[in-house]
Amino acid sequence: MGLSERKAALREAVLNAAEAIVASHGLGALKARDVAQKAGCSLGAIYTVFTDLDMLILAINARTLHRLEQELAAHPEPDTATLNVVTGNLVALSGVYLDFAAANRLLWRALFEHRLAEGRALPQDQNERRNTLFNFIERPLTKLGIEPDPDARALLARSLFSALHGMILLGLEEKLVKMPIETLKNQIGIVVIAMLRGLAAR
Amino acid sequence: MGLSERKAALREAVLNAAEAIVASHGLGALKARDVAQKAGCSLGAIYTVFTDLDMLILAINARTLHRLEQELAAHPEPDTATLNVVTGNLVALSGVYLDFAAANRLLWRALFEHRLAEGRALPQDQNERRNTLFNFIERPLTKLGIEPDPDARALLARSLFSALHGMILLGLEEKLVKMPIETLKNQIGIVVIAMLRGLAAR
DNA sequence: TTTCGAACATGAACAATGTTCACTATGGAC
DNA sequence: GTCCATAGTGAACATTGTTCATGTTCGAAA
Repeated sequence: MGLSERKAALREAVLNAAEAIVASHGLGALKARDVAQKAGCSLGAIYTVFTDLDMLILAINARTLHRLEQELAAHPEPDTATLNVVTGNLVALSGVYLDFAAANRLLWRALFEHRLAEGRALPQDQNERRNTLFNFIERPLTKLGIEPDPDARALLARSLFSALHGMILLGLEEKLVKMPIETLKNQIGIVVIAMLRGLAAR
Repeated sequence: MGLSERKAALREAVLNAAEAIVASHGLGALKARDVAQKAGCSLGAIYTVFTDLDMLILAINARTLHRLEQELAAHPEPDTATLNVVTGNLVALSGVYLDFAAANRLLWRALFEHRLAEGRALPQDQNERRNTLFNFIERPLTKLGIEPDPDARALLARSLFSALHGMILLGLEEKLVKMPIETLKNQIGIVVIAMLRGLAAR
């Protein structure tokens, strides 16, 4: 095994260990010493492959985001562009997003919980990834001819995504009485349908 | 000054100091020692009036929530119940919520960032407070006669609130390019109007 | 094969921070 | 003034992220 390969293997082990911890106990439970133990390496070794825990978390999030993208991308696009069909597609996409969030609750939450220390910027690609999410919503809007101006349409797509995101965020929240996933999915359907109908009728 | 009065004064001083820190530097900057210094008391004194920092944060959040409630309650209700009027009222309420979030960004964020250690429950009244927020949305829905079933209506109000919340959350986020408040307010208007129109047309 | 240097890994040590507790100070009742 | 319950103190402890002097390992050159 070459030197850089060993480093890559260590990086992978640390990342896997950290991901498992976040997935099962949340971001708040991510401790350097636990990661080291789980990864079977020393405490200091972590810092030879990640500059600090923040960067480790960013790597976890990048993975999560990538998986989410893949699931969304796997969803087939309809070939007709009637209001009903496109609406159904958007509802289905929302369902994929919700299912992902529910099945990867703590990892998904880490995506948004994590705040960088003041002044530190998100790496470029992480920002682009976010836009990818918006695009999944923008495409149906384009198909429907809602909001012909591209800038306005991008803004609207972002708004719709944000609204969806909020519903899922608070819906999965355990602080309140937890809502069954199916109930939440229903609510999302109702709201998405209403929004598209309302937008189309403008 | 009686003994319990002194205790109350200390509690107030600690709370004020902590609130000021969160308001200016965020939840993450809340350190026991800084609070003590700012409140002009010793480190240990904090723990004589709050069992731990979590409870202190809860007290800060209760205050913030109370202020938010007051601002929302101060908004006049319309006396007619046409779709346009009620929609306008809901848009205005959303604006109040947005303005509050923007003007108290870090305190508002603390409301949702804060997670209790696993197994610890939110105090009763904090939960009720949340429902109060939903009620502000439920009332216009009731007026419009949208969703006559009270349970379904409550659920829908919660969903609309969550959607609104998501738009504001991501809209004020600084991770992405920050959106000007006015742009965001516009988007919220567009979405609220579309949702109500779509819901009313069901 | 042996030797050597650079890369790699280690974990004790440090700093920051929440929390506790043995001790001190204080205020009011008598 | 004396006394004691209550309040307040801050040194000490536990937990955690991070660093760094030191030890270890690997691959190639001799």
